[in-house]
Amino acid sequence: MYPRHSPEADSLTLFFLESFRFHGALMAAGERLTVPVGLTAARWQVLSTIARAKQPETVANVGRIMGLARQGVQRIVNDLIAGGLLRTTANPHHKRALLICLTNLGHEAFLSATARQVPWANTLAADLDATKIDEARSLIAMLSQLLDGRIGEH
Amino acid sequence: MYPRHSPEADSLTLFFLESFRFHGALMAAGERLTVPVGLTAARWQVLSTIARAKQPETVANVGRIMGLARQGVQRIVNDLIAGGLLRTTANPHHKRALLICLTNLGHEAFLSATARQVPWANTLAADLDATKIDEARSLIAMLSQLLDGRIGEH
DNA sequence: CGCATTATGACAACATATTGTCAATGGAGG
DNA sequence: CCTCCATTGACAATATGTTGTCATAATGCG
Repeated sequence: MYPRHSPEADSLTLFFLESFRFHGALMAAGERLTVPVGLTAARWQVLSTIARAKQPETVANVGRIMGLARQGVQRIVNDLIAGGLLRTTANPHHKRALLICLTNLGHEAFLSATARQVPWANTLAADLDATKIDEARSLIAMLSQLLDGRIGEH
Repeated sequence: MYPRHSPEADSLTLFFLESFRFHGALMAAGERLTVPVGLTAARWQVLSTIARAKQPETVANVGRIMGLARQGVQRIVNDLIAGGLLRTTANPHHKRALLICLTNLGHEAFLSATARQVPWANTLAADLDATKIDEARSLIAMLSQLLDGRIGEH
């Protein structure tokens, strides 16, 4: 009578439900990891994205890298600038779209967070198989692409 | 000099970064799927959790099932009650902790959302391998447990 | 060059979810 | 019984992220 889930779609739906719980747990862990260093999970992610970039990026570009709306990234960046962790530099290619880079304080905060994240990740990964992790990453990367491709849009 | 990521921890960190993008894409897809039915992704999830439960649950219990704080679920439930999709029933075991169940309208909304979600999931899963999806689900379920700190404490 | 389109930052409104706090409820032991 | 503690719903404050809108800056096309 009604359309039914294929077996793959059934697995996928269960995977999605588990994904929400996982995301919540991951964010909570990110908070525990970064709050002692004076950051939050979201600020740490923005800071890390900028720190890992090869060259200073615009706010809109950081948003694209992270898969977030530029407005949300802008608010976090403004907070980090207010906190002295980030600063703007002139963009030779665009008068309004300033480039964002780390201050010395921001670099120190990034290193402090990294110093905590590395042993945390090592402990967490101790009993896991890198191959399975990479396969899972491939899967969600493919799913992200499919979902961004507007599957199911009307 | 500084502690370094093990190969597994390196994979795990990349997996986490991809997870954030995936979660964003999944939420956006959930919105596209449910807004035409008069829901939102979050309300749909709460509604579905209650609809799938074997018996009426309390708000706090729905929060536990979903891995969310009960306060957030409470706000969504209040919105759904205001919209006529949910209603409360007396709890014989607790005078304050009312049980939540669907109204006829709520049941219709759940069926409408399901009617849209099923072909969407089938299309999305068409080229995927159920085994790999299940392995990925096992992985993130294990990670959620580790992150919640119930396992992993030696 | 001139004009339409796109990209960007700023601002506002809103949705979602968290933590903290409080009072009421229920249960477990003395 | 009565006290202590965990649970629950309510409320507030806050963090995060979205969409919408606007003005400005850059780009592409005739």
